[in-house]
Amino acid sequence: MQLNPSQRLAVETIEGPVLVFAGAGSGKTRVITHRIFHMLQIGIPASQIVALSFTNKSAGEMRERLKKMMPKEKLRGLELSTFHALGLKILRSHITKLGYGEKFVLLNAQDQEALVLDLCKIKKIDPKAFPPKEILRSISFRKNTQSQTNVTSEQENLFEDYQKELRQRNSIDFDDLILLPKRILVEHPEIASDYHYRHRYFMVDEFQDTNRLQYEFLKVFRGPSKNLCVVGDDDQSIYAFRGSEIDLILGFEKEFPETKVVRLLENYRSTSLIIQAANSLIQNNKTRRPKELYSSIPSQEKVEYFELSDEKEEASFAISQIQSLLIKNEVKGNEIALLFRTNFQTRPFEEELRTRNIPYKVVGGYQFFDRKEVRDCIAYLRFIANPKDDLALLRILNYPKRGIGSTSIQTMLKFARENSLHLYDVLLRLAESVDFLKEIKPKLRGEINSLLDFHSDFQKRFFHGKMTLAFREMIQVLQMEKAISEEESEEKTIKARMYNIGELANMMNYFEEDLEMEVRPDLFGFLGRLSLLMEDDPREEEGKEDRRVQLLTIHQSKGLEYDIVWVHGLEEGILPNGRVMEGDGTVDEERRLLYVAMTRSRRKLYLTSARTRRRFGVSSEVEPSRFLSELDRSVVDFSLWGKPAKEEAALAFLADLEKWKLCF
DNA sequence: GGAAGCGTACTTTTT
DNA sequence: GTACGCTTCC
Repeated sequence: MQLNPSQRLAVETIEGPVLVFAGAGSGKTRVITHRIFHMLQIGIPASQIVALSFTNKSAGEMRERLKKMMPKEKLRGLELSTFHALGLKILRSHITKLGYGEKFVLLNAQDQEALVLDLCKIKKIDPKAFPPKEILRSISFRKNTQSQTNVTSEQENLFEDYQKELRQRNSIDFDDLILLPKRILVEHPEIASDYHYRHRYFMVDEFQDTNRLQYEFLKVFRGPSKNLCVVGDDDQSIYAFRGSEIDLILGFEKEFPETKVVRLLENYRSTSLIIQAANSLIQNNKTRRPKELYSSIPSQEKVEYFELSDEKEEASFAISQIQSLLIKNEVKGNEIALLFRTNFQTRPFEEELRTRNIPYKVVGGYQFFDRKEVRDCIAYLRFIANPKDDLALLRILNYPKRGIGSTSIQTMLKFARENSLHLYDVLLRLAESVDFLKEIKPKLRGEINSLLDFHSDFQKRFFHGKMTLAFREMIQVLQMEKAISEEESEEKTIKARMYNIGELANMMNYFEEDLEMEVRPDLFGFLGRLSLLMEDDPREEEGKEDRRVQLLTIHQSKGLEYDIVWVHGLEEGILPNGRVMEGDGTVDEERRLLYVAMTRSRRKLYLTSARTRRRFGVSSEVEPSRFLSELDRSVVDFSLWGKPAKEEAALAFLADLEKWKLCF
């Protein structure tokens, strides 16, 4: 567990600005955790230290490692979290300073889309000509880059209306988690100086992925302290689409001329052959700091590339290889990763894994929180926490079915909009007076009354009793199971969907009973936590070993490592991605993506592509990726490249054979 | 006026 | 192939 001289330098240089260029697998996380450990050892109080990362996963991992190095109590007060979690914490204490109510709601992607769609209706913008997703992307890009250039007045208006609408609903979006805290700190120096007094030492992980907004937030949060250590690798910058600026890391020394620069170039993760292959690829990028990673881990195993006929073959070939490895018990499933450029590529692989009964996990993507039943339940929770949450109310107003159809809803919505009221206010008025909105039938009024009763009843139960108990009762009262069984015919899926609701209840219970929690363990706290955790899979059982084969996008794989890595879809249009090539034509970021993917592997790396691929259900021919020709042929085995179909028939036969083996 | 059934358009990457 | 929107049926 020793450190090499460069790592030691990075760990022990505590005062002043430090820039650590940490190549893939060069012990970056170890440097950060040891640095924190070192600071605590020399007597710096934990509460003075702030370490920020980009994902909950890596923040959690660092915390775990630190816990193994010292007693838990020593870590009390240490601010080790993500930018967004820190922002949420600041907003919880100070958001009223910006005129927002204390009980604000954090919108997820779906809510944002719904909001923009509403906006389009009001402003008579055709959502087909301007898809909400595009609009949101440009709003987000604008917030994150803090740029005002190239903005038409039309866009400017839309941007302002969007912010206004958020404000009116007392809601914020993900970018506001950084933007609003920054504003608070800028506009309220007294709050800023509280933080400056408290925190003195700062670290940022994955600095190459920092965008302008985060950088500026960091600046005001940090205050006059120059004890700032940033760790990153320009070759692993893969978030330009989110506004990350490679110049921030490349220009760090300009901002702080006294910066001490440390380079970590020895890779301790991968075999030398893998590193050689990765180096040969990344050298093709024009704008990078010239450097060469090296590894002294010996190996005879070359990188292997296979070209298969279509995406089904691609999946069955890889999975059959994996299956025989698993049968031989040479490697655990969770040490195998299948990496993809896009989420939709995973489907044939999932199918193949299912038919062979191999446990697998699709990391992130569309999972738990995107399931209808989970979203419905969360909408109910949001409605109970805040009845003026129009989006939540809209979702549950007629689910389970109450006979409130779209015409009635439109009538109510129209009234709400014309009088700038919340939908909930309209419901209240309907209950108060029979003369109000005559179009709404008496039968519906009855339903609305009982919904209002339901709301006040459960608001009491949630806030005055045990939350989880209230939730379970709520599911009963709503007859969710009945509603679900009307949608599904198979007993198995009904059970699975109810199980998901049960998981949500378990999460709530876990949250409620966690005594270490810094936030109040109430419904607001839970909902805030939920929206931050959206990307993690709550079904992971704590402490139990996860042996499932991992499927994930390259973006999600950053910072992780596996014994065996497969990178799939090495085709023009997929990697490099087709959309990227429409614009200015630079594929450097795509090349970095492949570089990141390749350097995840410790022992063995496989690359695959398909010759034809189905898109929207239609097959068409695709070209192999240009990146393949950039790889050093002496370390990559291309032997199965372009072999005709009979090879594939043999492979399919072998795959079937493996299937048989499993039966015995 | 509401629910079910059929036709159409779409997938880059994320906190 | 699927999610959503529009049309028809009850």
